[in-house]
Amino acid sequence: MKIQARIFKGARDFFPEQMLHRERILQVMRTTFKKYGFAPLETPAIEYLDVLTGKYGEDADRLIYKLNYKVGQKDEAALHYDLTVPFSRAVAMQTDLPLPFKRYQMQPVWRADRPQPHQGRFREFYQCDADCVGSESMIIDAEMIAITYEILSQLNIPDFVIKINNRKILNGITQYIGLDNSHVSEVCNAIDKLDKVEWNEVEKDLIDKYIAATSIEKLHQLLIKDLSLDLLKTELNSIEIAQQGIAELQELFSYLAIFNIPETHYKFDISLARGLDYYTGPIFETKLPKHPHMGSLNGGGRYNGLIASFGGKDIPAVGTSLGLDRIFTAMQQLNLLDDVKTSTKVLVGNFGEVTLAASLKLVTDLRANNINTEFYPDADKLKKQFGYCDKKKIPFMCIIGEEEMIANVITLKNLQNSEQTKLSLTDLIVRLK
RNA sequence: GACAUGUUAGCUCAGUUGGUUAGAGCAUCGGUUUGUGGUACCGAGGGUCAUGGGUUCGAGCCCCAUACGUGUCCCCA
Repeated sequence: MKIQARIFKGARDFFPEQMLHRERILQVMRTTFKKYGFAPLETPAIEYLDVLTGKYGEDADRLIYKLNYKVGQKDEAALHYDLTVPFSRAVAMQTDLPLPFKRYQMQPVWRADRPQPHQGRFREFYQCDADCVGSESMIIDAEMIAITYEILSQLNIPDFVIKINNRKILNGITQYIGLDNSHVSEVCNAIDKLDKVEWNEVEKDLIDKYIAATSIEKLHQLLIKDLSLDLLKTELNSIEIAQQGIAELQELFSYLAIFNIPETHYKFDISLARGLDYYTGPIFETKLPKHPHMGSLNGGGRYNGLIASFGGKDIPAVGTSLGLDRIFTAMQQLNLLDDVKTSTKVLVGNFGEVTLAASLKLVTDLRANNINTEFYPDADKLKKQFGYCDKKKIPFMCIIGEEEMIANVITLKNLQNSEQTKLSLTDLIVRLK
């Protein structure tokens, strides 16, 4: 009985033409993370379920992939939903870690979401995180934004904007409109939505959530003013928590200026809320304003209480997370990826038994010189061997037929310009290096 | 979860008010050319029209059900 070949919804296979690009993107990230002093770290794909739940918020908790193993028992397992929570769990377990500690981590994560590939949304995807634990300094928050900016710039992503806000400001606004902290998420949600829909829609939502009319009106009056950070500071002068949040962002922005991050690529955005519960301070998210359908390329922020929630020391933390799959999808849609199918530089043709040993010796010599070399395994017609070379966009082909073997030379053909020459092995190696 | 929409060859799709034997492009393989690709020409293979039922003299097309997919919203990387 044959089983239909099919792939899990929201998961993907990556063939070389995609993987070569994905590896390059990861390499840019890795290099940049190291440049800023982050060291590599990995945690398991699998965690105990109770380590993950209650950190992200109700909606997100439902999207955690639970593993069907000892359901309901204390050691019920799940696939990790992000890298921040497992990292925090690991830090909480490592009592003698010298602080501040900076790590980067690039691994797949899983979410039981409805996939929307066009928007770069999948069930299995790579997160590439840099986090620092053990410092409250806004310098670190600024570094997170700087590193995000540097990576996206190096990948030549045009016109991205890092939106920045502060949870303390959102808490302050909630107080300002006369609600207690239990309503922060409703308020955030409403503000966040305002990006996409009209006020009356947002108002309707808030009414549905039993928010008092006076609070809704006060929120409307505040948002309609579209205040700059400075003016917001005056408006919210009686709210202590908001004052703190604004001061933090002003400090953060002063560091971004010193780090030479162009102002075109970041901005204060009061409508940025972020859904995950664990954020406590500055938050940020990267969007492509010219491609609003595409989900955010990056998200991050400060999460000072998370590590303490695992017991033990209360260690402050901040991090940035770049979405490999979002970035890759955006680059595909923006036509930023060349048509690469292989990393092979030269194909050595196969002329059959008489010349086989000479051809294989050539293959060995080329590889010994670090030239990426592929040997065509069957003595097919040359037409077919050239066709293979062409289809895989291998730039060069070498031939040792009987003529070449007698003359002790190698024919080298450049597939791009069709030039063909006979060379000695030494000259060939020089040419291909 | 809500709404919309789709399923015909390996892939992308066409298929008229229901009417003979199911169409194209690309891809694959072969030939023109047994030591030369990307161009050209010739030829070949490849389809229980998602599944099950119904209407009809007759269904890829109409009706019902099921499965699966896709898009948007919500939320996110």
